[in-house]
Amino acid sequence: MTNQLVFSALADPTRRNIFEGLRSGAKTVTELSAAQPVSRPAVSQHLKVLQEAGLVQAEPRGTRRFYTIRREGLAELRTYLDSFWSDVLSAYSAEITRNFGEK
Amino acid sequence: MTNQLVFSALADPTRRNIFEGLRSGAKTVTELSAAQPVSRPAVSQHLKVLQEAGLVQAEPRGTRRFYTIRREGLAELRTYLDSFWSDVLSAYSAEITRNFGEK
DNA sequence: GCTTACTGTAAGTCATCACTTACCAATAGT
DNA sequence: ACTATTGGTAAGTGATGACTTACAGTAAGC
Repeated sequence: MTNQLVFSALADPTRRNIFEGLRSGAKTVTELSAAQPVSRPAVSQHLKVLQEAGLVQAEPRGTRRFYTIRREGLAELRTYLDSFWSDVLSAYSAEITRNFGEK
Repeated sequence: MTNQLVFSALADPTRRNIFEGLRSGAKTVTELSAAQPVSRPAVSQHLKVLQEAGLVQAEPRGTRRFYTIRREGLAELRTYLDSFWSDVLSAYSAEITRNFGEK
């Protein structure tokens, strides 16, 4: 399951901060690492993980690489959560009616 | 941020499997651990992490404890993702119009 | 009361992983 | 061509965390 990669990618605080840094749009590695308390290579490694999880994508422009959030990755996660949500809801209402019958 | 706990809780494969085991409704620790390749204490520890993340809750009944998914925890996560999603979308459309203007 | 079933906690071990420094590759500007 | 900027990769290290076995506690059934 590719969801595994997504969750473990977002588990690390630094990596999640980097990811959040892309909320507002495309940024380069140096821009992103300037906002983080770790070294630039560390940020590079984090971006690699995020990319492998399908959460970000890179677009090289000159010597710089602009990273952006990959919307399909986010959509996948939302879909997963939604299916989960409906399952939980129906299990819950089933439980309710079952308890009602027992009363 | 409590989201941190949620993401790191769902990052571990075994823990996510346990969590998924609760999709269909309440289960005891022994029931859950029967479906997992790890020992029962390991499952107990995972459940503790899930509970601290606000993702599950326990209801003691006799010597058994029935674990269920805490719907508020899921809702929180969905809300977070939704805010993220709208940010990303608006950043994307802003990028589009900007590129359009430059052409 | 005593045993049995169910669960959480303690202590210790091993692997994973986030981070650093050092290095290399490629494009841009002068 | 040469230098500077940008960024990915390699190797090594330390800490975190997932797991095991052993133990302790509590409710239920006989």
